[in-house]
Amino acid sequence: MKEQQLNKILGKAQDICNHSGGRLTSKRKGILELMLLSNVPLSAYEVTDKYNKNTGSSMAAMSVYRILDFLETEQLVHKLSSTNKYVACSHIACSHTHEIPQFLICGKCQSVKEIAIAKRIADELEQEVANAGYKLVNSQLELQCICEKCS
Amino acid sequence: MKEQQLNKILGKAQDICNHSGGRLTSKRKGILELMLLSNVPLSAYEVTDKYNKNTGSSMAAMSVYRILDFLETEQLVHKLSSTNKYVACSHIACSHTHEIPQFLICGKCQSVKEIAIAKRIADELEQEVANAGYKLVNSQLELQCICEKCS
DNA sequence: AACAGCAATGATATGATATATCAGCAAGAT
DNA sequence: ATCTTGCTGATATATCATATCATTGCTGTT
Repeated sequence: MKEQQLNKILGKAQDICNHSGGRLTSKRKGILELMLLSNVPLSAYEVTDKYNKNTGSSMAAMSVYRILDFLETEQLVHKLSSTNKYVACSHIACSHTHEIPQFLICGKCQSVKEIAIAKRIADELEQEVANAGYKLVNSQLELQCICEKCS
Repeated sequence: MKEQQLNKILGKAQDICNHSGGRLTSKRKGILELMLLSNVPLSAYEVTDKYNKNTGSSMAAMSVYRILDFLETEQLVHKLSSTNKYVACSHIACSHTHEIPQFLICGKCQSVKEIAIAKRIADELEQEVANAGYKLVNSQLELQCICEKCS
């Protein structure tokens, strides 16, 4: 990722936080930057190690969990519950309204692609759920796949 | 669940294991029975506690993990990766071919309903994934919902 | 029945993920 | 300036999962 692009995203993240009243502190920003630069999802402990190595500090995992929770609330990162890892949102700098995230997770190289599935499919899915008597709350999908490179 | 129905399911489970060459030992059968009787998904440690309490034994969690792995391989139980819990398959005694499982998880009472979504939706989803350059490996979906009773 | 081979389980240790709680500190509001 | 609120530090502990080696017990063969 080019530095210019990174700065644009971080600026947009700042705007999002300003708008919501959250504070994008230097630590939170550092964690977000680190996530944006990673090609694969990271566990909270991996984030901790990377952050400490990068910055020479010694933040505890507890703090990282809190920061990840914050970033998740601001929709700047997502948690993949199937792998217990975290990934930066791919659409921070996009202007279009935020879609419900859908993740394609490569079972070989662990890379993740965040896509937006057709609204029609999401609607149909919701209809099926309704037919079963349930109400869909969150349709984030995590799909186990093989990516182009690995197949 | 009525005892007759339970026995039917356990008999079918025995058939499945016979067919695959796996052994449905008394411990494995006991764990499966316990899962079938539970209204909510259970963690491996919850299964351990229940089993030990029910039977007065003291099986270690390690053994339960192995047994759950076995039952999962035989498709008699499923693991919900979003909650790290296990649930008995709802379709053990069904004669129709096994569909890819889709779970509706109630965020309030934790109950789970296992449904089969329309093949058309699954196909469309697979097509979307293919458009993104990925190949779908496993389309088990875990959807966060609110059930009829809780809504 | 005795044995060999293999699958299942026991036992113990350790690693990985996540939350609870209380104390100290820093930034913005009055 | 001090007050309030939110952020971070520090420590402890809970929860989820795997590694490894020893032991038991079933199964098929002789």
